[in-house]
Amino acid sequence: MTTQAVRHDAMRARNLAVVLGEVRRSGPVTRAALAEITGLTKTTVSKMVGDLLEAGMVAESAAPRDGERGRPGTAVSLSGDRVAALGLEITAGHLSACVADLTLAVRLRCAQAVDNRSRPPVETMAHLQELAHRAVDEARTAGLSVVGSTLAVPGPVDGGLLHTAPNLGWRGVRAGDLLDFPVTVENEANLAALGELWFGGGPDDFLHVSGETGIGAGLVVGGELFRGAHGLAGELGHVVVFPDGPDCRCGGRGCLERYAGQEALLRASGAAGVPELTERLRAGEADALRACERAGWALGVALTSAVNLMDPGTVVLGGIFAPLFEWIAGPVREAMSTRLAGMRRSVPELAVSRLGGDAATLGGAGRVIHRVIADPAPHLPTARPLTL
Amino acid sequence: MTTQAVRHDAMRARNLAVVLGEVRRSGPVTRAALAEITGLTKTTVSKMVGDLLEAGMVAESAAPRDGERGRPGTAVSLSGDRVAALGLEITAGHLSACVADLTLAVRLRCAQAVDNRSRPPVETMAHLQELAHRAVDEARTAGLSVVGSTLAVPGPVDGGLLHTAPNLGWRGVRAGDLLDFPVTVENEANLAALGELWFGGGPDDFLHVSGETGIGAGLVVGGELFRGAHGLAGELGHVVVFPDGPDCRCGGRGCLERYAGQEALLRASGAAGVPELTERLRAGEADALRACERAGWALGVALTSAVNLMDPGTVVLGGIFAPLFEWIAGPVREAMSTRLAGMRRSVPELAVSRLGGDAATLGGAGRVIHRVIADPAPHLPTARPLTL
DNA sequence: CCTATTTAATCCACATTATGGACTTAATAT
DNA sequence: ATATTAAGTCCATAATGTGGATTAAATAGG
Repeated sequence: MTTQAVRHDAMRARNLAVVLGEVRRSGPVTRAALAEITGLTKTTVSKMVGDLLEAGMVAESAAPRDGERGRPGTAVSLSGDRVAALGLEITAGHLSACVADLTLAVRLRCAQAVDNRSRPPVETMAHLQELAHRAVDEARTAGLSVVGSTLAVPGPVDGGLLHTAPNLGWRGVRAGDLLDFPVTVENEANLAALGELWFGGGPDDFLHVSGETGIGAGLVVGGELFRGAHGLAGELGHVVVFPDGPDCRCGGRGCLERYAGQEALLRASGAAGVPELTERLRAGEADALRACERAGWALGVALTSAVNLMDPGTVVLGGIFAPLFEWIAGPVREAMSTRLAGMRRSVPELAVSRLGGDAATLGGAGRVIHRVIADPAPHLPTARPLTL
Repeated sequence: MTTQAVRHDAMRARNLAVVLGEVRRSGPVTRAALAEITGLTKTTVSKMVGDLLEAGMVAESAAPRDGERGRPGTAVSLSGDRVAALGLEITAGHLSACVADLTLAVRLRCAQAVDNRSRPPVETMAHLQELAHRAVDEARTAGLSVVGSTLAVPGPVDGGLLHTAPNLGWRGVRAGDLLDFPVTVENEANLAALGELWFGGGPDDFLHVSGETGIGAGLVVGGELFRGAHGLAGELGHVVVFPDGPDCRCGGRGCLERYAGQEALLRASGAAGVPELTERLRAGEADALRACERAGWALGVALTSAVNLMDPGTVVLGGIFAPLFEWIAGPVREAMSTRLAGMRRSVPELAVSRLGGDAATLGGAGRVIHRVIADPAPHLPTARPLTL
């Protein structure tokens, strides 16, 4: 599609977004400062701020003043009192939901342990819907208006269709259609990357590795998620490490998942779960250390290919690799730096995710908030809540 | 940077771009049809078209008419008579230049065989500058006004700095600063991908593999080049095929380049050059066929990783792989499909580049033209030529 | 051959939005 | 108490697009 024509209303919508975006970036700012920064006139900024105040997206506060002359300005900053978004997630063992407000403060969080592998999609979705309704209701009693939602699922999504989710045993499910409110369905790894971006204080360019059972990755470039042609980008788990290696469930051989996936890691170390593994690592058990070293090396090899192809600024390890970071980072870094140092000025930094397991849920809510800030105009007159 | 505020002039500039873009897309169109398509009023479209006519970017032509009633419209279409762009390229053995007009017709093409390996950058650039001046002069005598230029170089470029070009023996050269006219410097593989997009009639989403001495790749998603965080994306040649394989000049081991690079391919086949290799392949020589099969398999393995990570819609083989396509495509396709079929609905199609060796030069000129069409406003009053 | 119909393109009064300078307001400095 | 300074608002103006009326140029039909 060609870019759209711009009429007066679009011009206004755009400038509204510019002002709101600047309010977010620059914390509490006076109207005068906003005019200065955006290049719009004070008149225009004032009108915009007025509308945003009315919509409850910004709030006035005392100006941060330190003995300057002249009339003191009244500062405006983002208000978390009205607009909110819902983030949802389905994993093999959990259903979870969170509500974040416009300031990206997490206002509500709930998770339920359920075995979704043993249930058909309809059942799981009905359960999720109930959870979502409860969250929206609770948000409403706090005066919040939930304006959108995102659902994170463990598998590749293209145009709302969850192609396959091995961990759930789902295939070709239009998960969004099974809910009675509008929702955007997106891959868990992609949303986790966005969660890291908005809630973890990540940089503007990074590759976020989110290993659970499989190994996924989400690439953020210039603050934007890279999705590829069909939204299937970031399948780090099936990058080839050894072309003649062991068979993988994907049909290929020697995929990263066979070396650094949760299953491989636990089998090699003899631990029953990641918590047990970290315990053993802390105790210095040789098996565990060796398993981590080998997995880290394989991850480093796969990341070498990823860096050569996608050129991320930083690599952030999340998912099961976050708790293992202390032990796995060394081997990863070594494998990468010996292979990458020659070609580029600098090898991407390796960082640990600051977010826990709900990075994707948060990213989902953040995605909605981000869109509202990028185009607040539709939410101006009355931000209508999700049709329950 | 936040998105910029929009004033009336920006609104106008944007709509001008919408109209011009639609003229390009829809071939000869009447003003009325443009109004219909863009959603702007006939009044507005007429004013825009008037300005574009004056700027020489579009031209009127007889309306394509087949016995309809009503006043016939006068159709407008892109005009190649005024605005043009210069594409330049440096390779180890050549300097080349081309001039394309607004319709992307190639108006001029010249190439000189020179051994740039034996010359310092200043000397090569002086030579290139001479070539460029001659091309611009010649274009001017044809009534064309060259409004910008792009230089393709065989190495990663970040912010105008050519980090390293092994084939030229250059390191850290600001090539653009050595010319006396404004130029954008960009990686050869990236520009070749854009050349394929604009001149080869490529689809909107593809990964273009352009092997010469090294192996580079350029990813186009939604008609846009993906550059990564520092513009270093697409280093397919150093994707890991065998982590324990032979040492590579990049410092790593088992990189694709060691299996499918020109050097490896020729050594394995015993041919002196690609033309000889194709001859031998055509003759059915076993060594040559085996070499191609092995290279194709390695390329397929590397592309498997690339597809998993970047999700391109199609894979286009260019550079030395274009003439070898007939023999190499099979092994590539097989390696990819066995590894990818399980995870995705469809394995990316494998296509051959329709462009020859000057894909990058063309892409460079195309890039400038593309920008003019995306924002024609600055070129409205008088399209000033490059300061000689 | 003349008139009605139809579509293209232009013209003009009007709506929307941003601008820029004048004005008002509320502080600090003297 | 008065001058100065900066914030925020007001108002006349400029830029741009809209929508309907008008003019232009073709085909269809009597």
